[in-house]
Amino acid sequence: MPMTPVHEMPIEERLRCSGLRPTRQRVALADLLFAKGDRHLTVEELHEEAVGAGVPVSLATVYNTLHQFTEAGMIRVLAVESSKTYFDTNVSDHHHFFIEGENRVLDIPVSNIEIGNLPPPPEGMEIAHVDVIIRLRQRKGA
Amino acid sequence: MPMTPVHEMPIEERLRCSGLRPTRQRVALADLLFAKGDRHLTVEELHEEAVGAGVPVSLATVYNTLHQFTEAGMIRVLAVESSKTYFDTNVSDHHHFFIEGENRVLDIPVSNIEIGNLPPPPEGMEIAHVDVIIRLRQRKGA
DNA sequence: CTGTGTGCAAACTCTTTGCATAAGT
DNA sequence: ACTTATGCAAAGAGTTTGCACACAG
Repeated sequence: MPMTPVHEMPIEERLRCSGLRPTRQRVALADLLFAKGDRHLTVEELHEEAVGAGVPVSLATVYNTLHQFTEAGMIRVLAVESSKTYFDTNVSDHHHFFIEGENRVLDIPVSNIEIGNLPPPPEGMEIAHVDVIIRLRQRKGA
Repeated sequence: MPMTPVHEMPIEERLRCSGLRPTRQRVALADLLFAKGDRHLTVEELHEEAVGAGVPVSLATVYNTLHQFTEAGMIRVLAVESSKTYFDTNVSDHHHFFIEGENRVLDIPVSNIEIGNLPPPPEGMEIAHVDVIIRLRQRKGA
């Protein structure tokens, strides 16, 4: 008997499974995050989207909620540039294009990149995650 | 007749070549940065080091100076985590270990990693840089 | 009802800026 | 001398926190 994939569970249930009560705000934010496929958002962007969608959530709550979602493994943090925090709704193994100037992030399926010859981590350490970020710029000669 | 490699030029000359006047502070900061081989520092760390070394430079000047050095291509910015900015004195092509919790950065020579099958960048874009960050954590089972 | 979540505003950290003073050429 | 850099303090962004009120179970 096949289990229901996480992505097909109703949002409320996904939240409950993570020990988070499905409040109005959390459900609304999760809906915005997961409805449109994989996304890369800042707190600010999600907040504006929520307010625009008639969900009057506060900035602080968006911060808190995204951190809770991150701890629950529903989303993850991207370190692409040091000023703002980006959250990625795709928690599977994959990499990123980052468009400089535009500050946009695009997914690269992990199958598209081969990484070989990884050096062994220092004694007592293990690899938590490998991030590959390909920084893009507008082509000059054109 | 071989040119003098940049790394063997006196600091003052390197600064002048970049259009930066070799002031006390800039020379002192560059000395600290480049004397001990490749380093990964935050502004705060370099500031403390400078003050500790008897160079009473202000935090604001360290910020300004590191940005000037970055524009001059002498150092580069590392995006490893979103709170603080790390500067890397090694501007050649290489990658990084990042030790979570400890917030330490280690170099990985580029020859140690093979990246294959890079997807083509979107139309009109070119690759500015490829960053590989291998995030490490303390091994659990031990 | 009871406990958890939310909103607001204030605090906090990191970073940048403006302007008078100091240093470099 | 003339120009550019520095220091300080204040402003600015992004983020976190504390506490009273509101909502979910």
